[in-house]
Amino acid sequence: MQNNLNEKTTEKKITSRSEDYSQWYLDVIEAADLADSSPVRGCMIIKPYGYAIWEKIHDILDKKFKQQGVQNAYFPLFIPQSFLTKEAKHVEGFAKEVAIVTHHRLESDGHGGLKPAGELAEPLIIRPTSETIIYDTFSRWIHSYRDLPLLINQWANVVRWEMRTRPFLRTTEFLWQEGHTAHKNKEEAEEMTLKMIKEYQDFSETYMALPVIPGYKTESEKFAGADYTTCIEAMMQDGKSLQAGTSHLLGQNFAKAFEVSFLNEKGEKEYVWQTSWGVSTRLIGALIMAHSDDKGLVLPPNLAPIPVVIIPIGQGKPDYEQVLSFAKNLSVKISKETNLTINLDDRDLRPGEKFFYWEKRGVPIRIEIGPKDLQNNSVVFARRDTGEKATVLIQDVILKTRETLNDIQKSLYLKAESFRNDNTHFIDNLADFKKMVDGKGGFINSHWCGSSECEAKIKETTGATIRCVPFNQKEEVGKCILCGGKSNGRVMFAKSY
RNA sequence: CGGGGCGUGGUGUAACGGUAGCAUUCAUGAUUUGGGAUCAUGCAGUUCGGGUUCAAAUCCCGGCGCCCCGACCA
Repeated sequence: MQNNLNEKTTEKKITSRSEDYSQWYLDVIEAADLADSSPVRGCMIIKPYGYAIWEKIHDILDKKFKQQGVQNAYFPLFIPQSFLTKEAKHVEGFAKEVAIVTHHRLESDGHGGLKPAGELAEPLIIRPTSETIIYDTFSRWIHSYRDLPLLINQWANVVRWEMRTRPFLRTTEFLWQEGHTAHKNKEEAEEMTLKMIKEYQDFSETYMALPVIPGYKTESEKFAGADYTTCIEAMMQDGKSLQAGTSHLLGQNFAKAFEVSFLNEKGEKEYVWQTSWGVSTRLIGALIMAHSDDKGLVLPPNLAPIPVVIIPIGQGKPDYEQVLSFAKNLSVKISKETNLTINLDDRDLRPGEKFFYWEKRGVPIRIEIGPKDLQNNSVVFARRDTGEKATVLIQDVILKTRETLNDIQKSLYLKAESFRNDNTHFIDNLADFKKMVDGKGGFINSHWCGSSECEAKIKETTGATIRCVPFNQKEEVGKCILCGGKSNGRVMFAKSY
């Protein structure tokens, strides 16, 4: 077989989702200019456009937190190794994946290279999460019931030396937000835990256009050191589940380990009740996996750094000056009236090239303006999600912009929701269960007796894990899909990222 | 950490042990401009260290790096 040499292969194509889902994911990241690989294995360089999405996420969540009375602070990157050992379960959970600093300078090795010198008396670990250092601090900040509740959040980077990494979904270093709160009693701490997971759910559904299932993690999946963990789980286009956020009730475990105590109204010493909650740059991975298509990234308008791009057409033609000045005026007008970031792309490129450029980057609306439009007193709107083009009269542009953005936001959500519903199953025997996991995947609701042994065995034999015990689990008597033991409701199984 | 694969311009690829070539990106100029344009000119390469050989991108040994699959995980 000979290749057709005349075939134009000017631009690297995005692998289709059906052909190779993992490759498609990487191709989209590259095509949309979100990230670059790093010289260090498993780390990731977030490029300006990718970071702009993170800034959107940051700003929206930060506002939400502040509405809840949460204050931002910053704690050190380095944690004394001994801190990690104070909470037994916590050390067990993170010891396998921490980076450790043992030296504080370099000196010549005599062969033109360098070797570490100045060994530290106590090794420092690079935070994989900040519970230990924050609660050590809390023990000094909290003395009285009047100091409670203490609601702190930090935006930071953390390092977890994972074996296998994937851009955004799991990188050695990642950016996140971790909230840490201390309360006077269990009720208040529980309320906080649930409030934050609801905030995450709202963020995911309202801004990311991503429907999620909120629920509890099982004992074996919960955060190391927590009483219990709540999470939101989202379905990706390959039927796998992605944990998009977590909120933990830490109880008094860390309080006892770090002596975070206070005197109550009666003058008695009590340990605080704590919570922690976080989301990470992984959300960008979720965004890609949930909405994007074979042409590239698709962004929900509420999180698009550039919701609208205007492309003037006819460069080099006599009336281009007119087109351009018209486009400029329109761009200013839209951004003034809608408060949106509008990009006018007047680069010296052919229109087709610009169309593809912005399409790959997921910009929700493209407005084309050319000589024809000027004559007809109209512009052309092109939607990223459906690809539809529509002619819009100039006096309707503002209204149509708002409407279309709202519509895209809504329809992305509905599309993701109906995909999830279509791929949610209720299964009662192990053979069908296996078949589904190996085949189309998706969320599988099945009965489970509650034992960690069964959970582990199911994972081993099928590859699916319990993603969560949904909050809205219906009472329904059934038999464990593995051992046949008694169950009072279904839990959600899936393969996960 | 176990199993498999791969290292050639920035990227993607070719060369029996014998002149490192093609495409693309990028730069410059011209023509072009309602869906990835064309032509011309130019810049740029064998992962590293040993070995075999008259001769190594090619064969052998080792290092390093990357990718995929598993276990672990936001």
